Amino acid sequence: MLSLTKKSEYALIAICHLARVGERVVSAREIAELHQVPLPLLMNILKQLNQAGCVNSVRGARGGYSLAVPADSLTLSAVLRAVEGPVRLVNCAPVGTGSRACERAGICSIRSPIHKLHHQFLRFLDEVTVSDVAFDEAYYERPVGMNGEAAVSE
Amino acid sequence: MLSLTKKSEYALIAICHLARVGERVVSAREIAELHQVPLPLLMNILKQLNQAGCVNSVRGARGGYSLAVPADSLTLSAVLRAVEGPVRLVNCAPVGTGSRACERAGICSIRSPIHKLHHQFLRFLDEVTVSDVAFDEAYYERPVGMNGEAAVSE
DNA sequence: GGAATATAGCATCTGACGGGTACCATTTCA
DNA sequence: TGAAATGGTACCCGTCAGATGCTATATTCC
Repeated sequence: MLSLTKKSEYALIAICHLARVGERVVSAREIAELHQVPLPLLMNILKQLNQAGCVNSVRGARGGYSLAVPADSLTLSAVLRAVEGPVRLVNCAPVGTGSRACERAGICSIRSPIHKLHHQFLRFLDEVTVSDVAFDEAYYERPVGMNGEAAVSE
Repeated sequence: MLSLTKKSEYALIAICHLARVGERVVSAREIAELHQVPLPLLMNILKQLNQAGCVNSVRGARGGYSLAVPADSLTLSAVLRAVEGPVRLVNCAPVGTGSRACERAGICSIRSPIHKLHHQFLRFLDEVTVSDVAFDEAYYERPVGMNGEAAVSE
């Protein structure tokens, strides 16, 4: 429960890869092979990230994707929202579009405190950037190259 | 996504109700009627909360449930864990029993930073008590974030 | 003692959705 | 012109959240 889905996981892997390679355009195939992610699924995810404005796409042969926003400006929150829809700790949370009134809104005894929690949680996600995840010190301590080929044993 | 389930929602409502009435033993029926929660489902949830040691149960006529722990000692984390199992932001998170090695552990490029996030998230849940939720005024906001915080070992 | 009330512990059902696949159109490069 | 890549859409399938039902057991009240 309260867990990230595979989609989020793959999205983060792809986004972090793009962040690490910098400006270069990378194809879905390349990312899928390097990180052993199912290619068709990754393609769907990258499409979503593109629609959400997280990545730019280049069509045609030699096409691919690149970050649309600097890694330190792209929040975890934005990436997750792109592939999962709005993050809602509780269904009755007011998330703008798509939020429908909770059927228990009138009598709900935990509505107010849960909404506060919800907003704290959103802030939590908003304060983490792709840069934080992609350029984690622990990652660089490993024998992994920027181009990704790596076999790290634990 | 990343949302609490109905089970968690009902569990929190029940727990908060128990917290508010103090020592008194309250039946599942009473809580269900007051808060318009499906009774059979609530009964299941209260059973789980009992097994997890969050609430005490009294069997027989005039029986019911009461908090097993002071409201300000019972964490949100404990309640959620009772009804949902271990909170795991990612499936590969080390949660003691039940954790199985991630099949991509060796090559996963986001493992370390995500694990840090996971632990911060757990701390986030650990710092909120039932008292905070049940007695809203007592609730206060804390800054959360990834940067500038003490590193959490895995 | 017996009926009523309430929890304990199962076992089961069903719809929704996460995870994954397939197909075709479109664009670009060689 | 064909290969390589994205764009868009529709679909399948297994799992699980959400909910229900039944029986056993414990306690209270008459």
